[in-house]
Amino acid sequence: MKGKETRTRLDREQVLEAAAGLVKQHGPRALTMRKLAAELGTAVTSIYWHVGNRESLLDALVERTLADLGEIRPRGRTPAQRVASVARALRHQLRDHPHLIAMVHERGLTDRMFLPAQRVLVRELHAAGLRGARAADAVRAVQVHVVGHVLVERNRERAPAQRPGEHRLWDAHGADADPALARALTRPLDAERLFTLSVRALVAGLLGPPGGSRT
Amino acid sequence: MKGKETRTRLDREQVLEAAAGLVKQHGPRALTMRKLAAELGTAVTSIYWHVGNRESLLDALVERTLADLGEIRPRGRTPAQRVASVARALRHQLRDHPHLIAMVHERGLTDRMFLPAQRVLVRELHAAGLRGARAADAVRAVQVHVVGHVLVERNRERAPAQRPGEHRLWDAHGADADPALARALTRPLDAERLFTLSVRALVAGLLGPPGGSRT
DNA sequence: ACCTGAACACCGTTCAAGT
DNA sequence: ACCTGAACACCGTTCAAGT
Repeated sequence: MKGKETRTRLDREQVLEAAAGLVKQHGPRALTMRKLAAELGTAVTSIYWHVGNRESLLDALVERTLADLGEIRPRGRTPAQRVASVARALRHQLRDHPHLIAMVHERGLTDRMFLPAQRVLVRELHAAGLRGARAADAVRAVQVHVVGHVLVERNRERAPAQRPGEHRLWDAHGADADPALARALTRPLDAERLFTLSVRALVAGLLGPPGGSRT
Repeated sequence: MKGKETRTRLDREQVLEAAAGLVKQHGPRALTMRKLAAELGTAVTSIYWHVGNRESLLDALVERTLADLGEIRPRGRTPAQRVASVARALRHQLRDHPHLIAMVHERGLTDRMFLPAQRVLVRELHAAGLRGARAADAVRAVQVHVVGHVLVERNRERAPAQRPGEHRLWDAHGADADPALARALTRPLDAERLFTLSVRALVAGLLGPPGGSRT
């Protein structure tokens, strides 16, 4: 538990490494300067010399993870499929780093995070025939949807027992009107399936006729 | 700043009231037991007697706000319009209580929050011809989209200057390929417009042909 | 039943002092 | 240039003691 005994000289790199370890295990909230110092076997104040303060330490951590994310390649035959595949790939990247989204979110770095995917997305939207402001809207709609979805999803995992619970409503009410619906809402939510489904719907809507379904 | 001097007897109600005030002004993070005690003119420990601890105090606050939200009435002629209007109404409710979503989110209460809207939503989806599992999926897709969108949106307001900034990419790259797109991505994001647009697209997609755009 | 102060175990951060 | 301990200003929470 106490980290390396062979402490020669503290290093910004070692601080980041140890900090990353703590975050990976128990999330950013568990990263305290004092625990980190204990882990490294140094005085708390040494850390400040190397990384400034807790906030910029977390900044550096996020920056580093973002840089390591790896590029996204669209898959599928139709433009709609390829756009949706970019969204799914991004979601999987985020799920590989469970604490990343929350940290990115808190720091207002979602644009930064989305930047590589944006390039790819624009290419596919062009292929689908979207140009100019409409393409920009589509990019942003997909971006917000992905980030928002993963945010909600991740959170649902941490608080798995949704208090009251959806079923409560459907036990008493309207269950006879549509029993299949009632049953479906009782079943636990399959996040992956819901994501795929909603992205497909969103993309279909975005690529559809310009006015949407006005009438 | 120091609250009522006419302190006779502390009351759970007064504690909640004062706590709500602090949260409304500076967000839940600013609500500390000690500041709250100062505001109320009592010892910190008195608060514990009335509300248990900080966590259950915040629980009570959320519960109370949720109960006061008021019902949602769908507007519009077509089912698609009416479903979208429910989403927009929910968004506005959330925006009226700027700290609510984050708190609901942290507590795993999004289902609870969505419950009244769910009833309305199901009715409209039925009217649109969706039944059973497909209707359940649509409900959940809309729910996650709304919560996610507002979460992202709210956050963007707190950290307004998105570091690097989207435009960086489009200054150097591909700007000549689609200058209108580049310009659009440089403009600040209009959250209301994007929400309306993406909800319309999502709903259109959800109400569309069952298979989505497979081929 | 309600309120109190003292105390505990934590935080992040600063600063003067060491080598 | 790098590391240290002491100290400051905060936290949430518990507990024995008061009325």
